[in-house]
Amino acid sequence: MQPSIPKKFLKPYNPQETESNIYKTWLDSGFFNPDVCVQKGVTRSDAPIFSIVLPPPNVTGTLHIGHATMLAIEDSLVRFERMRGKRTLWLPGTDHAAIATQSRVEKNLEKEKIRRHDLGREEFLKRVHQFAQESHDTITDQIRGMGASVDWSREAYTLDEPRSRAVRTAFKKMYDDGLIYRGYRIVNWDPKGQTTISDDEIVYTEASTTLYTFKYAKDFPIPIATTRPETKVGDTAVAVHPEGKYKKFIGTEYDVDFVGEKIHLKIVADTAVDQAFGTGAVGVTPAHSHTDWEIAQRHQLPLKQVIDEFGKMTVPAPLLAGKKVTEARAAVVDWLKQNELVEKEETITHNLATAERSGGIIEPLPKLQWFVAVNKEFSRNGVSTTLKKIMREAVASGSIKIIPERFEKIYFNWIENLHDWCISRQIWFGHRIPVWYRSNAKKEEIYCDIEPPQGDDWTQDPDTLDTWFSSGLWTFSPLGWPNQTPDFKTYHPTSLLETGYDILFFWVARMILMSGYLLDTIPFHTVYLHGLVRDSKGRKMSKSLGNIIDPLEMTKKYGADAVRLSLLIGTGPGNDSKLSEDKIRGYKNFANKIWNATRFVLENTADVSLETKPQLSAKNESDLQEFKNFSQDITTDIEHYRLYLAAEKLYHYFWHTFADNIIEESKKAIAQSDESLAHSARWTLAYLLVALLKFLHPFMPFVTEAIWESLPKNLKTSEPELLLIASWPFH
RNA sequence: GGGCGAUUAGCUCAGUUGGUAGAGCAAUCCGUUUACACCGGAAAGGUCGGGGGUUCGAGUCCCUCAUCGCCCACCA
Repeated sequence: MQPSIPKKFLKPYNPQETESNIYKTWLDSGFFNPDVCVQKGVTRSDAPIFSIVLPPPNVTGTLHIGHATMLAIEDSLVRFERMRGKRTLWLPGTDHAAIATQSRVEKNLEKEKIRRHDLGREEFLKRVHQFAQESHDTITDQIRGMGASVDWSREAYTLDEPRSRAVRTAFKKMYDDGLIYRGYRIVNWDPKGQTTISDDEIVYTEASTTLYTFKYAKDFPIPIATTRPETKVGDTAVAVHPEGKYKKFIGTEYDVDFVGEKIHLKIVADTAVDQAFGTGAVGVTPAHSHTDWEIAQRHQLPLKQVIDEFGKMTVPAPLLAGKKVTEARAAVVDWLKQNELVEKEETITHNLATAERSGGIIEPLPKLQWFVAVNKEFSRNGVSTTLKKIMREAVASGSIKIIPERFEKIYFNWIENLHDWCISRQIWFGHRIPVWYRSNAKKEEIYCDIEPPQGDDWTQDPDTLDTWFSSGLWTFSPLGWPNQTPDFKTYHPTSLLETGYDILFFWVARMILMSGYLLDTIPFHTVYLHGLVRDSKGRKMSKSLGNIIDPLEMTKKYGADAVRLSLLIGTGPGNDSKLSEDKIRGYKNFANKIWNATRFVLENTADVSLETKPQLSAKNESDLQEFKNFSQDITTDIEHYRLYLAAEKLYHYFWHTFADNIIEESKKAIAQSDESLAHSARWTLAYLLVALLKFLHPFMPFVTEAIWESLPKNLKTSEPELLLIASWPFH
């Protein structure tokens, strides 16, 4: 008897003609939305919650392979929890990514020889918003293409009105508590991007440079070493170690003429001076160095700014005035040589601070900016604490668990070194700082609130906020906060945050800060950090190397299931993984294997009913027992986030136990005359296939759902129409 | 300078509380038997980076060295 099976099984599995239809079926069902699952009786209303926010991709273009990894991991977990009966919310969204997006648009404009100031704030922002919208549309298409079962009805954007309101609310509360302040301090100025950036946005690159040892003047007693001679016109002191060889000069003061600039130097004692480096004395430039600024603070030294926002010298000395720092450096060195003041020149390698986004060389400058005070004491529930303490405690107490654990140490180390967070940016795209100024003859007024002040004589601060300020709110702003919405009450704190280890500080730490401070709670219980996807040789993927594996292209070629599996298997938490097209191809073959095994099972099980279990042969009983043990193993692995193990084990079981062994054995059983043995084999095949589809579904949702929709009635009498909401076996 | 990770078969990686070394891919040989050649079968391949220690027993724990990689700090 050759039963008629769906025609589609007569050809190899074709993901291209299957996937978009399947995704549409899921969307139409509404089951990505946990409310629908409850309404339709799929999920119990009192079921445990599993909630997770999608790390919002930047609207800077398209998704890369790292995003695909994130989607594969998160979707697998989300589908697993949904099938286990939890009330499961996966909340999607996108990030405006302030600097990143603005500089992308500026680069595009450069091609037309247009600068942002040519357009003006309003027109420029129009262009950025348009670009952001296009990126958004591409990105959400890609998210769908990966099969991500996110609840689109709750989609959010870090710059939409509800999220902007959340940002202003957070800002005001911190401002009122004195945790956000405006201060004149040394900041990291990016002359190329024309904005300040935070410490975390600095990328250090190794560069070789010349270290000059010189004296300010012939009669000056202490030689100084520097890599930046041009800044020395801004020196206001020389710091020496209190117990060092220049001890006897401490307290003396000198007036010198330096490259045509009069400078006044005081010799001060400071333990920050390393006697072993250079000459054992430091020329203190308070306006253009972080450490010198701190020395200056300790000794009440004056501040002298000699470089402006464009990286040009501001001193009147004719040799230097208006010159760029590099030109000024040459000019100073020439002058020093002419005056025989250079004692030594040596080539050293040092770390050059550059801006992450623009690549500009950071110029430390004193500026009036907005900061979050991380060390300031404030009272919380009658106890004095600081933002730093809140961040540390959340992890130290075990309330938040980071996987892999070693990143907890890295996190603590970062917190120890954390300085106040500069949050104001001189760019146009982003959340405008909710502060307004008004001044008249008598006084200057400052106003901070969620809504603008009344009256038209107020001017809003032109700056925008660091993009991470708004993403710090991401676990709760999309749930409706500051309103106490049902979503907020139900789904916060979230269960899990899954993201790349490269944004542990940028993002994870800031979320812990914001949630801890604003809500007095943790933002998530577990942090799972995935690694970087590298090419088959272990190199970072980059445009210049031409080794980028585009997830979209791979999905088209091999199907989303194959791409997902190749990104999951061999990818432990926190470890970088290597990806090659070969690997993806291998998992495409697996999808086809499942497809064909299904065909065989369907051809042999037309008369099987799974409603009642028949008397099974001893072999089949042991097959089932083995399978049950195996499946509990899988469940445990997923519960412990060992997706790489679970997926690999399933692959192996399906191929080498189910297909190579059980199916092959069943052929003999079916062929012989004892009808009860044959039926036992048929029933076992059907039973295992149905269960395996469920286990495989979180990892390979498309092919399993495509099979599920074509399963004949007798194999799914008590099962739902969609595998998406089938229940996880044995739990 | 401080910290972390990796080092297991040609390649990519597992090896969860210490108990006889595993998988996938590639390569070799055989095979087109009606689920699948996007396949099946067979065989091959490793002194688990080096050295030392703890233990009845170490890929696994401890020490040490080496190579590669990453993160943080930063020196003027």
